[in-house]
Amino acid sequence: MDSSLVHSPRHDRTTAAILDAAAHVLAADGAAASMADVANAAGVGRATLYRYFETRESLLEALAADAVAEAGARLADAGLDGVPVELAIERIVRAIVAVGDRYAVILREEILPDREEVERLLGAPIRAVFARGVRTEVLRSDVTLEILLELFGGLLTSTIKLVGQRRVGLEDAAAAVTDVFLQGSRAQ
Amino acid sequence: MDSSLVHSPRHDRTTAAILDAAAHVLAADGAAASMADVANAAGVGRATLYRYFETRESLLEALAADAVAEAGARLADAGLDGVPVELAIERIVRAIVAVGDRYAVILREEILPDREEVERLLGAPIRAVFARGVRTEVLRSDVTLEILLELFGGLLTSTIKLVGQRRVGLEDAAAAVTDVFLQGSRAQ
DNA sequence: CCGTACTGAGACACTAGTGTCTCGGAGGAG
DNA sequence: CTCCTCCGAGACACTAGTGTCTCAGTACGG
Repeated sequence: MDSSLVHSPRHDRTTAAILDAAAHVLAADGAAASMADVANAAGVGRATLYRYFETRESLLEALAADAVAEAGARLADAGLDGVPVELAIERIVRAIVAVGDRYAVILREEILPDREEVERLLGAPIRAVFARGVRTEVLRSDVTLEILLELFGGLLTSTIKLVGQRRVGLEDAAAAVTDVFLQGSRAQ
Repeated sequence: MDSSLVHSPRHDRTTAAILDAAAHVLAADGAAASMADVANAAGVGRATLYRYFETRESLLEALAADAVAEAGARLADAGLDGVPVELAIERIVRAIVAVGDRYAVILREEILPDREEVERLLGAPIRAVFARGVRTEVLRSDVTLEILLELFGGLLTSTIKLVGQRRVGLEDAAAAVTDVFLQGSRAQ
């Protein structure tokens, strides 16, 4: 291990506080939020913010990487392969929505982090579930898998927005979006 | 009529060209696009752009109002009240997605134009169809109407993105999203 | 053919944000 | 207690965008 990678506990705490504040501020104000806003929200000086993240871009990258890593970890812990596709989809919804406004930053703006990382940690496992769904004839095959994934993403985005606005709880939202995605909005 | 509201044909054409270019540029580059970018894309000088729209904000407002008006006109022409809810929803999808990247500007950024205008021209007719769907038991009632509308909006957003990227045609997209929204993604 | 009105180009002032640097102070480790 | 490190505050240069203005050229109608 390189000793330069080891940080003091306070350093780690400050980093976390900055990323946390950045997630909230950016989710609220979008790309309009400035570094000063982030520093303010994090309760640190602007100079300190720049000591932790050299540029605005690197802050965004770190934030995105953080969100992807956390969402990926939740997906990895969800045991998607061992359960029926319907349940797996519900767990995916829960995992993504739980990461919430951190993920919203990535979706809203174009702060795409490492494409490979996104594909490896999020794309692949989700795609696997959908592919299994189509293969086992649980999911419809008359719509492209890619389109199905894109529509699923759209539903997730609006759900994150709903949860972020506290208009609906995480559990209700996850259940509703899973149900609507699988069954549709038609009655019965 | 106030004669100050009458414009020469060329003036109207230039206005349209600017709005058109602005819609494309903003759909592509998002809020990052500058007035210089818009002027460039419209093939006019920056000074001329400012002669037509006093500020960046007024340009965005005009663009949003334009998009809302066009989408509203399509909805009004769609005869939503006279057809079954399923067909009405398909027509809504087609109307909104057809306006395409003009509408994307509104959805992506927070350039909300006149809230009242949006509600009157878009919200009300769409809400009416959904309310009728719930009342006639075509649409499920175990999910709030508001949530259903929000999820519908999420599907529309991702569909606009798909169509904008030419990954799927307008007709296919409208059919797919209507079908998925009503029937869900489950096979059969 | 002429003049009027519009246009593009560019200079300009102004604002806001970014990233750098310095300095005095505070707080924790020894 | 003392030293050492980190922090906040603020000054600073720089960049990019906005909005204003002027001026020479041009298209178009009369």
